[in-house]
Amino acid sequence: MIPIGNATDARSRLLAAAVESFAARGFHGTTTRDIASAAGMSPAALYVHYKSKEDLLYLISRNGHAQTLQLVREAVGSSNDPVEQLLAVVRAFTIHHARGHTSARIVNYELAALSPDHLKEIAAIRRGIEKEMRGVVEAGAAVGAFRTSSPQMTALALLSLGIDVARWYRDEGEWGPEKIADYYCELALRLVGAQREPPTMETATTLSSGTTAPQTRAVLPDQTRISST
Amino acid sequence: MIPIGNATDARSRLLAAAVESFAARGFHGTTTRDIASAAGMSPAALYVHYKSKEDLLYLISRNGHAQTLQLVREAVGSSNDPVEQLLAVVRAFTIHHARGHTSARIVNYELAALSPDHLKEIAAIRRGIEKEMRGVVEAGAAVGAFRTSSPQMTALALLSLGIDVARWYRDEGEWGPEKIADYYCELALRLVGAQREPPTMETATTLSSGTTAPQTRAVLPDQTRISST
DNA sequence: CTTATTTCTAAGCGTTTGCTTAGTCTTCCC
DNA sequence: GGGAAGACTAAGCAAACGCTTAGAAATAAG
Repeated sequence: MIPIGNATDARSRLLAAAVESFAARGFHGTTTRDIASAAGMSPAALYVHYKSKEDLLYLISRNGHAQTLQLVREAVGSSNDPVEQLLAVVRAFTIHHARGHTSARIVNYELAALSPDHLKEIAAIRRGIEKEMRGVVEAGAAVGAFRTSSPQMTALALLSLGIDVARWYRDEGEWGPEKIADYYCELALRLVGAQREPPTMETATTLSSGTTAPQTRAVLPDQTRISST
Repeated sequence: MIPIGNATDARSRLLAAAVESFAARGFHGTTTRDIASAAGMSPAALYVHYKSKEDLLYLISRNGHAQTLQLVREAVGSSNDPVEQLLAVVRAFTIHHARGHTSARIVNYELAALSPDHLKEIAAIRRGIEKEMRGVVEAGAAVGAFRTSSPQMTALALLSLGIDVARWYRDEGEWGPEKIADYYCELALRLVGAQREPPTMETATTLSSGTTAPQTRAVLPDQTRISST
């Protein structure tokens, strides 16, 4: 079989091969021989670098979850305005699940194959991610920027939309990760019931000092802003 | 192992056992011995009633997809008003994926385990489901009841939300299928940019008689309509 | 050079896999 | 009763499974 990825060290090649295989056929549908041969090695080579097949899954899952949590935290930390936070989180989360759909599929759909101990550890990271999203929606609701009767369920729906991108996204599709993310940002504003003006505290002066380019701030115009490019 | 389900005929017990097993551990994570013993039978009994393990998956998947398509079509057929159609579809779809999360997990996450021929057949049903949802959003957009720049992507997001319920739903959770469906109906109205009032009987005829009737109304109600029960 | 260490393979161990075979038991029709 | 048909099991087969062993090859240090 053709070795996967550009020739780096064997350890990385095995990991990349495992990601591809687990994503394509699932953990239980993948054999250690699949992984080894996709990395251009003999079956035994896997055990020089990794303890077991489950260990590979654990490392992939932990790394993927940690990445996601970090990306969400950075997005939330990028602003004090809930609207900006929401947009940053949804954009980053969506792009991550589209561009990284291969590993995201393992992260989100192979949890049951983890050992009980490993699952417990991963579940804690997932709760961290959910907590961040809930925090953004609650903050927006608290300052009147969002109108939602259940921030908890709305946050769940927002995560749900992003996660499911990993399921349906195809590289051959017409919509690329950025375009999907743009659209999902608009959908997110609708979901949380974003109000026209960010109502509180400082106005545009402090807000425009953010890292990202200050977009026009009419949150929900009569004509939808959703890009059609 | 304890036999699954109330003692009906062996064939049904095997099918129910397969649904439980596939949903819990995935197709490849389930052995034919798991299924047989969960149905309280010997491993060979499975082959009296089914051709193969994959045949069981196929039957479960086909039945589940057919059910979903039917439910979506009935919902769309229940009204001529796109708003009502949307609410009916989202409600039925959401409840289906919550209450039937076990089989819905197989339907949505075990497609890769189907044989190529079976997958082709199932994919056709899935396209039918997508077509129905897209039709509703497009119809709503056409009569000015919805505001969305991409009915296609909005329809995808609506399906996405519903499908992902099967992933996160837990029977022990606080929110039951109906309550989630109520909430998701409100979210759906926001997603499609539903205009303020679903047309009443009188206005409906008036509005639908005109070709466009571009209602310049507020995109979202100032007070959220999401029920807080 | 020798020696130690690391990376990898060929071979294969013991178990589990999907599925088959051969035969038993029950049911139903005559 | 006899006999056919269907439902089921005990036993097991060939292949595939996760993983180990023994040793070769390569590298580096003294």
